[in-house]
Amino acid sequence: MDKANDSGLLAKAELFKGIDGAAVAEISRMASHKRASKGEVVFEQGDPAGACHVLVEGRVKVTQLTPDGQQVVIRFIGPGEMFGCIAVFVGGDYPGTATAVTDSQMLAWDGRKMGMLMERYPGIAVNALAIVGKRLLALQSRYRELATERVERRIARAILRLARQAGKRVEEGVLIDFPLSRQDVAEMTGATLHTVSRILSAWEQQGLIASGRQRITIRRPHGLVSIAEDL
Amino acid sequence: MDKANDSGLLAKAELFKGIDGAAVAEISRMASHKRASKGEVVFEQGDPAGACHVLVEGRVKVTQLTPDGQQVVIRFIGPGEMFGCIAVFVGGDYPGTATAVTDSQMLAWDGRKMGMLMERYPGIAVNALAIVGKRLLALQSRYRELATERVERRIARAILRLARQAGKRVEEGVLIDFPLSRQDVAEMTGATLHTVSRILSAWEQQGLIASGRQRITIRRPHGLVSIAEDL
DNA sequence: CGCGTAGTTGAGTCGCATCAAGTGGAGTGG
DNA sequence: CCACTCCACTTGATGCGACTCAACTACGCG
Repeated sequence: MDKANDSGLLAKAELFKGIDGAAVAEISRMASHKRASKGEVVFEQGDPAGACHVLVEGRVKVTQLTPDGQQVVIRFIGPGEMFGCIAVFVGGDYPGTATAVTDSQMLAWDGRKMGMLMERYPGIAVNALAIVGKRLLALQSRYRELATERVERRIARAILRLARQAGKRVEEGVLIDFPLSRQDVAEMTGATLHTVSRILSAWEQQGLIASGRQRITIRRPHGLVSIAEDL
Repeated sequence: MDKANDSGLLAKAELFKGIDGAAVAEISRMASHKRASKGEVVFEQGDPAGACHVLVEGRVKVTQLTPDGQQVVIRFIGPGEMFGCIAVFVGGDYPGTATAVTDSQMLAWDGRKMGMLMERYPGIAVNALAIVGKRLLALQSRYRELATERVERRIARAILRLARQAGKRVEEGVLIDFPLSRQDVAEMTGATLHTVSRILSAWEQQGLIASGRQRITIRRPHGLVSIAEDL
C-alpha cells in the first residue's frame, strides 16, 4: 500500500469528504502510517489521547473496560472510518481500547496536526461534527434499545447492524466478514456469552443463521428482521 | 429578559466560548427568542430538524419514544446548554422530543443561519465538535453502565449526575432543583417506576435522601457515592 | 497429538418486571 | 373553602428472563 493508494482511500473517507484531491494528498503525507496485526492493540483506554486515526484496511474493535474488569464493545471500525478521534477533539485520555481484529493498516495524525488541518480546511471540522453527531444519534438508539428491549431482539439488531456494515454475499447468505465471537456479541448487547450462545443455537436450528467458530452467516435476513422489529 | 441579558448568557454558553463579545451580540440578534411554559413541548421527535436551540432559562427534558410507546430520557438541559442542534448539524429529523420541565426561555437559530455562523466564526464549529464529542463520551459511559450494572447503582449514578448538574445547597443537603418524578428517573436508568420507588423509599429509610412529590434532596452524598462506586 | 480457546448445554437462582391495590397531597371547580 | 379528582407515589404478591455455576465438547493451531 503506497502513498498514492492511501490518498485514494482517504478521498473516500467521510472525514475528508469535499476536500480537494491535492489537499487530501498533502494531508496523507502529514499522516503517520501504522500497522497492527490481528489481536494487536492500537491504543489503550486511559492513555493520553495521542492521535486521531483513520482505518485504511482491516477491522478494529473499540472496547471499554469497567472498573471491575467487565468489557463492553463500543463499535467496530471498517475501512475509511475514523476512530480515537473524539478524545483528540475533546482533549484528555482515550476512553476506550482499540484492538485490530484482523491485520490492519491505518493513518494517524496527532492533536496538533489535526488542529492545523481543521484550521486550514474548515470542512474537516464540519465533517467531523456530522460524523460525531451521527454516532451520538446511533448510540442514543442503542441506549434506548438496551433500556427497553429483550436480549433476543438486541442480538438480532446487533447482527443485522454488523451485516450492514461488514456483510459479504456468499452462496449461503450474508457472511459477517471478520472474526466475531459469541463473547463479542455479548459485549455488544449487554448479555452474557451463555445467553448469546443459546440464542444463536436456537436460530441455527431454525435455519435463520449458520455459524461456526467466530463466524456468523445470515441465511434468512428476513427472519432476523422479524425478530428485531416485532412482526 | 432583554437582548443585552441574552448575549450576556450566550457569552457564557459553551457553544460560543472564545467568540468575541461584539460577535456574540450579533449572533444573539440573529436568534429567535422562544418561551415554553412548564410541560410545553419545544419540538417533537420526527419533526424535521428546524433549529438549534440554546437554553437561556429554565430546564428542558429530551426524551425518545420507542416504536411501541415506551419512553427513555436522553438528558436534561440546563441554562447555557444547547439542544436539538445535532439533528441540525447532521440533517434530518429531530430524534427526540424536548419538553420544558419548568417555565423556560431559549434562543434558536435555523440550519441556514447556523451554517452561516459556523462559516463566519469557525470557532463555533470547533466548540460544537467538542460539546458533541463530550456528550458522546458521556453516553458511552452510560451505555456501559446500563449494560453492566445493577439498577440500584444506576439510579445512584443518575441522581448524583443530576445533583452535579442542577444541585442546590439547602440546609438539609443538596436539592435537585427541578420537578423530577420517579417515572423520569426510571426512564433515565432503564428501570421501572416501581423499582425506582422501592429503592428511593429504602434510601429514605436509611436517611440517605429526603424526597417528596417530584422532589429529591440528597442528605448524605457520600452514602450515595458509595452505592454508585462499590465501596 | 495435545493444549488452549470457543462454543454448547443443563440446572438452579434471583433481580427486576409485571400485576394489582391502595394512599395521600396538589390542584380545580363549584 | 371544601369536596372531588387526578396524579405521583407506595407497597405486596407473583413470575420469568437472563445470569450464574458447572461440566463438557470440539475445533484449530503449534
